[in-house]
Amino acid sequence: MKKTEDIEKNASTEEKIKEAARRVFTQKGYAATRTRDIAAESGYNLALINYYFRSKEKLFEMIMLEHLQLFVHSVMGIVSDPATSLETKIELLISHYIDMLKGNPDLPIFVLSEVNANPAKLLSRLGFSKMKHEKLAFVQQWKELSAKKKLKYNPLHILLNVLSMTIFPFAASPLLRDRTGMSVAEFNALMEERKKLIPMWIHDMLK
Amino acid sequence: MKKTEDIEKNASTEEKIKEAARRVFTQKGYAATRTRDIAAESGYNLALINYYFRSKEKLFEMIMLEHLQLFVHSVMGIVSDPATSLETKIELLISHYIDMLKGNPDLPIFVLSEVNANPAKLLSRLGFSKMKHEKLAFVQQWKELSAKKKLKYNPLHILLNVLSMTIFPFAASPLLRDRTGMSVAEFNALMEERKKLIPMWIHDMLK
DNA sequence: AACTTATTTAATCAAATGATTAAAAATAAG
DNA sequence: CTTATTTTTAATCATTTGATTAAATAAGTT
Repeated sequence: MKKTEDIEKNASTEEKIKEAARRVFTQKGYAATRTRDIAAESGYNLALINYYFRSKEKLFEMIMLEHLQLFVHSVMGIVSDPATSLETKIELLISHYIDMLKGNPDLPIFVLSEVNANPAKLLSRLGFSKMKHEKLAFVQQWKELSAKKKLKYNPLHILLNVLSMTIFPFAASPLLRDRTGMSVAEFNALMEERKKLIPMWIHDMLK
Repeated sequence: MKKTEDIEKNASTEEKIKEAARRVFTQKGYAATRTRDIAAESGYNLALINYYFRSKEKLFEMIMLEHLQLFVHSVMGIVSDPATSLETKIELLISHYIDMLKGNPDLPIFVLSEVNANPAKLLSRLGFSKMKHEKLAFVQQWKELSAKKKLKYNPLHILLNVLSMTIFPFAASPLLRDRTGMSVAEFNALMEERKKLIPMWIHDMLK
């Protein structure tokens, strides 16, 4: 039994195992990951993953939750700021995602395929209540825009386009790089260009 | 031993098992698929999957190859036709993919994540030699266009945009439908709209 | 130091899983 | 009908895999 009542953080090893697990899970996915892989990657004994986290699944859920939050909550600051225009928000959002994905290129495939494998379980945890939804500056500005410009189509298309053009290239990057012979650095440079280009294209769609 | 020299097709069961495998593999991915799942889905005994196909891996590779060809070869007819304009090709390509993905919504995540898990192995099989590449009407028209319009950016961005806006929504569909409360039918209707919209947006990008 | 608690390891377990085998059932051939 | 061949099944094997246990080591307290 632990000595202190409050949970003591052996930050060192516990965190190292979690980081190892993050790397392995994110690269191989839940089903293909062996607890032994995580142990090896962390440099610690197999039993420690059950000592610190109760099971493979618990450890996975912990990491998955953090990833989903990385995706969703990190942009809350951007989309809820009433001081910036809609177009500025979109630009910041794209820039933010591209920077984040350059450091975590496996994230899109990982998140999409795990959510696909278990939508109910994972998405319930996201919370992100739909009431608050209405209060976001982003949503308000969005509505004003659709009213004013009277777009001939569902404005959801535009949001889809922003996310598609920003995220998909990372998911397709192994295929793309194979076909074009591009290096990772060249790919990243291409994505860097898109920080300016995507907002421009989206701007034209809103014309 | 088989009676006839040439491989006899017991089309019925062999094909049924392959179809079952296709469903299970595509929905759950290689690592999460159990041979018993395939047996159950097919309605046949577990041993038959090793009787007809030599192993889980062999069966998977067979199916994966078909999927990759579905993605790549099926559009060859479109992109190699010298009689159609570049914009027409793009329109046909988008329409083709949307139709195909409406019937196989799990395909994008499946292909992307399996390619990600094993790029070398899967992409080598694709062939799709790079010499032939140069001979495609699509590529030629593409070059003419980049020369004429002198785009301020790598034209690869446009191809990326076409594929992103067309394919990504299917990959994100579980998440999207959860967040918006959309039904599958509503989602499909949205994608149907995109058959017209994406070519329009791409057209504007080429302006 | 003596004692308690926390961390780490090696060994092992039980269930899951891909594969094989031997026999039964179905089908075809003579 | 009898025999041979192909298809299908139930039972079983060997390995992998997530998890546990008991013991060893390290760290902290008094």
